[in-house]
Amino acid sequence: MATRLALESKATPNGEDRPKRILDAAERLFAERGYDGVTLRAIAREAGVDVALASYHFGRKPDLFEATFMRRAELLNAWRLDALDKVLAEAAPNPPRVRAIIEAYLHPLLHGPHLDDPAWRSYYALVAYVNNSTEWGGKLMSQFFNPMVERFIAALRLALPDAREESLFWGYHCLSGALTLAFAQTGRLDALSHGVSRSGDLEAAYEHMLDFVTAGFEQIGEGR
Amino acid sequence: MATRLALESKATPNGEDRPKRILDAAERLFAERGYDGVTLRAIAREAGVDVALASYHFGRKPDLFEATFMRRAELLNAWRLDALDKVLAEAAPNPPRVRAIIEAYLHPLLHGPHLDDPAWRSYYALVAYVNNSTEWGGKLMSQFFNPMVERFIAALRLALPDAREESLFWGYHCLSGALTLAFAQTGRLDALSHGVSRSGDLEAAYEHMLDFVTAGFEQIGEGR
DNA sequence: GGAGGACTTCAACAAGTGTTGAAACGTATG
DNA sequence: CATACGTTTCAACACTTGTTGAAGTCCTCC
Repeated sequence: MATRLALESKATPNGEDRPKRILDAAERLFAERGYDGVTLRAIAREAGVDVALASYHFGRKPDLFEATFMRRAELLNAWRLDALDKVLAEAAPNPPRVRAIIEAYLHPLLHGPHLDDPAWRSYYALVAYVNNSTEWGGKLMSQFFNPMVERFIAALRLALPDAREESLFWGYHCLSGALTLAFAQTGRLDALSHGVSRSGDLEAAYEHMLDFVTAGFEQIGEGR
Repeated sequence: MATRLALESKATPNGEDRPKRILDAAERLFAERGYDGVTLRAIAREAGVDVALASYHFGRKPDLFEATFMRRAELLNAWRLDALDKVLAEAAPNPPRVRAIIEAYLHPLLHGPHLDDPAWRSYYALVAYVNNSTEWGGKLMSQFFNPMVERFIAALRLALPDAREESLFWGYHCLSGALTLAFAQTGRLDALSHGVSRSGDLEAAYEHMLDFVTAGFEQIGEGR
């Protein structure tokens, strides 16, 4: 069992990079059907690879899932924290603006060229799946994202010095829930709005969520 | 195959009401582990019943899932629409207040004695699961809840006559996402806030979401 | 060229899957 | 009592599941 970090996986001698193909297939399928809805055989078929190869490279099925989830998580954190650092630096020595903080949280994910990559869209759906799952979803999310989230909440505390502590966390809950549902790309909005809004339009989601959530947090800042 | 409506299921001659016990078990397990994470045998074991009985009463596995999902859906709609009607009637002939509309959407679900019922909490987690799932989750949600949601959006349109149509739907998206995450009761907030806020405290969720979402929608009303 | 090692395939395993048909049960009606 | 019927059990089915050990392939380095 090799289980090397997927980011540094190189093309195998015969030039196919099968571990990457397995992760890509797993990402797509886990995002679509959830952990239990996908068999190792389906992943192998999708990747054009023998069943046993998944076990060889990633160990047992839960490990493959974690590897899939982990692959892009750190990149997400880096994007967001970079944006947050920039916001804090530009505002210093004054506290940052709420809107700028929310921007730093949303913009790196919901804007840019990677949105055209179906693999990234699958990954977002996977994050949505994990974030709403009760069991070990909680542990995965906390493990990979909590430190980053704590920094954003600290920034919000600076921007909203009069806010109650409790309200900050519930405000983040609203933000996280809205973002998660956007990630899921369920298409529910398409039917509801008869085409006026499309769940898959993540850039539109960004624009509206930014305004909406900013207003929500600013109201929190007004004392109680 | 009987497949009678679960709400009118009566105690069987030997006084056990097995169909209800099956639905209760299915509700609990489907909410915890998702559709594919639960076997009919696990449901039967949880219900203290033979495996074949689930098929006998509810047909195939997807039908059992739909029956579980459907059982309480209409009750939810009735609660909310009653509350909305009251809000509209009290405001007439003036347009309703945004806050009152959001209250009508959230309060009936996140307040009251049924919150102490673990079966209802399971059902909420089940709704969260369905709402975030891509496949037929979309169809189920739209089928059962869209007519109700459309009435709420119509009310919001009255309250916010200057709002852009697009923004109304994305505002609802934020509301729905926040509520869904609360329904999931993941406990993520407990770890993040070190106990200050608890994901399972749905009454606290109600208070904070009401303020947050109302502010979000009112900002939408300010023209663009 | 040959040895070694990473990678890939093949075949098989025990266990568990949804579903069904036949038999047994209990009860109320004729 | 006998009949009919809705309900429940039992046993089995064909099939799929994750995982593994042995065999095979390919490339590299001595």
